[in-house]
Amino acid sequence: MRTSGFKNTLLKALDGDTIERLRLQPIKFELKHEIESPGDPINHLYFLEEGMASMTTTFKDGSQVEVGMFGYESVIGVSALMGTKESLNRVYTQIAGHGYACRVEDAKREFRLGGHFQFLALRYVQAQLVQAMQSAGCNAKHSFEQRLARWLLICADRANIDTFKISHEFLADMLGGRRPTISTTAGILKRKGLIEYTRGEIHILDVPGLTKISCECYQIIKDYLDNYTEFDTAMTA
Amino acid sequence: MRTSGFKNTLLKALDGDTIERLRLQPIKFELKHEIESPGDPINHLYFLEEGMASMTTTFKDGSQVEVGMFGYESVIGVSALMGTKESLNRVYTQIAGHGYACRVEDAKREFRLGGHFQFLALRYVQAQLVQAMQSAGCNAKHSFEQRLARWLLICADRANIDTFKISHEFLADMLGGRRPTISTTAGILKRKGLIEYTRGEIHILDVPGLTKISCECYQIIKDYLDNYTEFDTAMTA
DNA sequence: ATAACTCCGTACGGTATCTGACATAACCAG
DNA sequence: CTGGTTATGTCAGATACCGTACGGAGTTAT
Repeated sequence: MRTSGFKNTLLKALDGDTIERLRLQPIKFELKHEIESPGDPINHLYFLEEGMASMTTTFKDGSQVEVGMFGYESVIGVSALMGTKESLNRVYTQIAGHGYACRVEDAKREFRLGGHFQFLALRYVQAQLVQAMQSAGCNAKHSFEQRLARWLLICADRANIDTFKISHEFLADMLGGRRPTISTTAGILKRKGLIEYTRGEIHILDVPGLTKISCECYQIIKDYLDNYTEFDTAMTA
Repeated sequence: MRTSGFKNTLLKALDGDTIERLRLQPIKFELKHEIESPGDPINHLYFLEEGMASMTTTFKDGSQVEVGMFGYESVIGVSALMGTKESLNRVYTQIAGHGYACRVEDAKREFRLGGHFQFLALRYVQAQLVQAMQSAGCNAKHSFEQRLARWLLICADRANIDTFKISHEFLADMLGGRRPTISTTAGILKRKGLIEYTRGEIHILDVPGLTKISCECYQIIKDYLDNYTEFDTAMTA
């Protein structure tokens, strides 16, 4: 068994033959690059190796809210394997990085073989569903402070870093709030010694502390995204 | 081509041979019956023909929020086909009805054939994902009045009725709010002539009016749930 | 008929978040 | 170094919803 050099969770779990059939192309993701736009045909799947991307839903009034985050565990565009032809939501890079692109036809062909790739892709769709459902509940019930802590933690996990460039303005959009609210809330976290930040750069200081003030939603989402390639008997322990 | 007598969207789209292989068992759903409980193994898939069920996520403090609704278009337990062994969320009947049960092994066997059943099941998972993502955004941005209107409309659509027994208490749980807030908000809708209600029974009077005050989320979710069996080129028109 | 229970109306102080505005500070281009 | 731009701090009034409480009205049990 050859060891693959992949960092992407799904690619790492595939054997060499499958990898070859997927005909992956290395690709860079610049900051704020729009990977998917609503209504556009989905031509490629993207496997992130480094960096982080957000999926948002945009409302008629122009505001948007994040509904999913993508990191080294992700397959962007996996909906295409579920028969979706056109992208439903905006997906764009929040933290620059790189990964691999795979043509939809190649991915579909491999998917139809019904092997391990199909299993993993379906597991990842399920992980996305868990993330979306938990977010739905979280957005309805939990405070801004909890949700900001959750966002920071998931971002750090997905991108596997503890410092990232992001403005309060963007955070407000992600959480569906206003910029001054973020400034106030982030200030509280700063005073508590959990994070520090300057103009557009946030540094996470205390992961356990953040976990403590964040809601349970963080752990649920994290566990699923960390472990989706395995059967889920242990997940509901 | 024989015409099937099914009301369920997915069953209706299947041919007779597939239906036979699924070995469906008719089943009744009593009010408040718990179809799935978190942590329990998923042994059956359920295809609703009449009635409505809700999927909720339950938080540590005991509160819950709805993350999905199931009606005549639904397949409850479809996560089992995505490799999930144990139920993640509570699913229970909100409006009594009936449908069909299918053993997971039978469904999995049919799914692995890669035919039309697989296609439809995947399309339905995608529909659930759309519903969850839109709810996540909606819960973050839209007012109680909008979300209550959305809930009533989707409920009426899924169960295909305009009068149903449901208390303010339950509505509050579904939307992640408090009972008095529902009472106040429902009172506003009543005064506007959009609905009327008495002790635990709600009657929808004016669908266009409700649609008007509800958010765009209603139409997006409705369109997807109504049309998921088809390819989605028309959906993003 | 009466009691017990469930559901709904309402009120009121408290809090979180909004809305909009303004001020300040860091960075960038020239 | 300077002016323009972007990011953050802050504040004050408005609003939505919470949390809690209580009363009343319909429904079921005894």
